[in-house]
Amino acid sequence: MATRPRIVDVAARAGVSTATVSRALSNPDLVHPETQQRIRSAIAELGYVMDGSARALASGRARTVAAIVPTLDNAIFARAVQSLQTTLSNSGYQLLIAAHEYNLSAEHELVRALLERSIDALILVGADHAPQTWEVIRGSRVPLLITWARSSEHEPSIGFDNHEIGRLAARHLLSLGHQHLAVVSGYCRHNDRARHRVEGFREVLAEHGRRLADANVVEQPFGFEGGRAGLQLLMQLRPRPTAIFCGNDMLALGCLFEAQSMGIRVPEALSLVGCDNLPVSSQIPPGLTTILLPTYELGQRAAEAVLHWLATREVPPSQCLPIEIVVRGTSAPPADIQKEETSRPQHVSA
Amino acid sequence: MATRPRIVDVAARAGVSTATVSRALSNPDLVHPETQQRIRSAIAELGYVMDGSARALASGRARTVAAIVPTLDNAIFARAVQSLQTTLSNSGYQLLIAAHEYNLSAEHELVRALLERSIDALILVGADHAPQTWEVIRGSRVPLLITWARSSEHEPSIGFDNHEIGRLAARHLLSLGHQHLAVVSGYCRHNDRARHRVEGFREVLAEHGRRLADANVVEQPFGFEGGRAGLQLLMQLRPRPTAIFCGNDMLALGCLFEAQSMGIRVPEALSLVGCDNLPVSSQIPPGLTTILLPTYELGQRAAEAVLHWLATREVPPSQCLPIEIVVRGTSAPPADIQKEETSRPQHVSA
DNA sequence: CTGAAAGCGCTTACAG
DNA sequence: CTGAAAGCGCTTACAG
Repeated sequence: MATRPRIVDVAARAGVSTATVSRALSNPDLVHPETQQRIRSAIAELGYVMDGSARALASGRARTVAAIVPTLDNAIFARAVQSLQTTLSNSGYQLLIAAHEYNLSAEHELVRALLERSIDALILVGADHAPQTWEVIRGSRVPLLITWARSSEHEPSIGFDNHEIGRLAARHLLSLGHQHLAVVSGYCRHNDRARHRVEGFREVLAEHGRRLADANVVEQPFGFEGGRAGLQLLMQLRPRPTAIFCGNDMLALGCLFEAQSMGIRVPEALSLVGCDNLPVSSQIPPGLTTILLPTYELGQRAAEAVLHWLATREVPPSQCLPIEIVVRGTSAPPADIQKEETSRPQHVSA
Repeated sequence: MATRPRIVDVAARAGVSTATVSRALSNPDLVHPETQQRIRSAIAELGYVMDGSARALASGRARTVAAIVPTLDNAIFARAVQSLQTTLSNSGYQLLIAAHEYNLSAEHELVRALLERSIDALILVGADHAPQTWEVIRGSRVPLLITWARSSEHEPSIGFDNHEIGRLAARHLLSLGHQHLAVVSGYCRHNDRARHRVEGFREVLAEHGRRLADANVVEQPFGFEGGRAGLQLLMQLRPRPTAIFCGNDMLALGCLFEAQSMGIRVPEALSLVGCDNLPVSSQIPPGLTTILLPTYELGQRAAEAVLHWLATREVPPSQCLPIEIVVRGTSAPPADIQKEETSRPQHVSA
C-alpha cells in the first residue's frame, strides 16, 4: 500500500462499518468480542495508525495538554515537566511543551500559538502574565491551570506558598543568631514566585522588628553566574552579611562557589539558604541549606488535576503543596561579629 | 457568544467567504490588502482562534514535531529540548515531548501514542530502538530524525561521534602518563551512545598495546549516586586506578564527590574525565576535565533539519557535530605510582 | 483576487 | 451489538 491505511480500509478488511471500528478503538465494551478480534487482526495486518487530527476534530478532544514553563534549563522545571508528561501519558494524553525564558511577551506568543494547536488544557507557571495572555486564554475557553504559585485570579492552581519559602529561610537564619542578612533573588518583576519569596523573608524580619535595607537585596539572573555576581556585590557591604537567602539553589550554589573563590569559609563565615533542593545541593560540601519543593509531585498533581477536570468538567480545587527546610551547612555567625553586634545594636542591617 | 467563534463567523463579519479568510491566514499574498484588513478586524473583534485539528486534517500538516528523549532529568537533554523547541516555535511548529527513562519498551509505547497524534516528524535519541519501533515508524511514513548519534539504519541523523568521545578521553589520560585506567559508564545495553564511548576509549588503549580489564569498567545508573558507587567499586582494585573516564558529567561529578568523601585528592591522586561539560562542571573546584558537546546547537540543527525536510520533502544529510575536550583538574599520576609502574610494566591494568 | 463546493478521516446520535 | 449518515472546522483545486 502506497499510502497509510485508513479506518475504511480496516473496516473493509474486517467486514464491518467504520462506525464499528471506531467503537472498537475507543469504546470496546460496545463491540462484540468476536468482532473486536477481527478488527484487531485487520489493524495489525494493515499496520493501521489512527489519524489524530481527524479524531480530535470529530470528537472535540485533542488528548493533548500544553505547558509553558520559564525554562527547561533549570532542573526544577525539567523534573516537573517530566512527571507531568509521564502522568499524562499514562492516561493517553500527550504534552506540548514550550519555554519563554522569563519573557512575558514571549509567553504570550507561545500561548497564542499553542491555543491554535487545539489543546484540551493549558498549564502555566506562576500568576504573573500579560493582560492579553489572560484575555486570549479566556476567549479560547481552554481550561487553565496555574502551577508553582497560588493564582491571584479565579483560576485553579497547584503550587507552593512562596511567601512561606522566604519565611522559613528567615526563621532559620534568625534562629542561628545572624544579624546581618541579605538576599540574592532572581528578577522580581513579572515573577511572582521570586517576589513572594523575598516578601516572605522580609515579613519575618519585620515581625522581629528588623528591616532589610535595599542594598541588602540584589537581583540577578537565575544561574551560577548570577549567584557569584550577587555575592560579590553583597560582600562590599559594611558590615558584611553573615547570612544570605537565595531565590533558588542555582543562585545559592553560585554564592557558594564564589565564596570559595574569595576565600570566605562556608558555613563558618557565611551561611547560605537556597530553594529547590537540587540533587547537587546535597553533594557539594559543606552542603546547602535549602527549601525542599516537591516538584516531581507538583507535575503529577497538576496532571491529575487537569485529567480530572477534562473528565468531569468540574474545576479542580486549588492546592498548596507542603514544603520543608533541609538544613545542611549553615551555622551561627562568627563569635566576634555576634559580640560586636551585641555591643552596638544600632548597626543591625536587618 | 457562548461558543468559540469559527471561521464562518469571521467570514460573515468580514463579508467574505471562508476560503478567503483561510487564505488571509495562511497565504496573505493571495488576498487583497483591504480585504485582509477587514478580516484582521473581524478576527480581533471576535477573538477568533483557529482550530488546529481541523486545519491539520484539511491541510495534511499538523505543524507539530514530536521528540522522545531518555530523560529530562539530565540537563544535557533538557537543554537540547529547549533549543529544539525554540527553533521549531520560530517557524510556527510546536513540540510534543516525552521521556522513556532508558526503557526501550516504554519508548515504543510513546512512539505509538505519538504517531496517533498526527505529527509531522519524529525525533529520537540514539540508534538503539526496539525492532517494532522501527517498524511502526516506517509504517506510519512519518519522517524520523535520529539525534545524539549517527544512525546505523538509513535514517538521517544529527549527532556526535561517540567513539571519538572515548578516544579523546583516552588520549588525554594516556598523555598525562596514567597507567591504571578505569571507566564508569552508564548501562551500555540498549544505549549505543554509552557503548560507543567505552568502545572508543578501548580502541585508543588498544592502539597503545593495552587492554582494559573487565573489572576496570563498571556500569552504573547515570547520576551522582551512580558515580559514587562506581568509584567505590573501582577503588577496591589493586593497583588502584589513577584515572577514570566517566560516561557523562553526572557520573564524573559523583566520582569527584565520593573521592572527596573518601579523602582521595583530585587531581593529585585521581584524574577524572567526564562528558557533556555541564555548567556545574566548571564551577566545582578543582574543575572537571570533560568533553564539550554542543547540545544546544544539536537541538537547533535538529529542528532546522526537520523543518527543511518538511518544507522540501528532501531527506536532510546526516551531520556529526564537532566536539572538543576541555581540560580542568586532571594531572599526571602520583610520582610513586609512576615509578612503581615503570619497574614492573607487566602489571599495567590498561 | 474571490467564491462554491468537495473533501480531509474520524465520531456519534439515531435507528434498528 | 451494528450501520447509514451527518457533521466536526478547516483547506484547496477549480472556475471565474
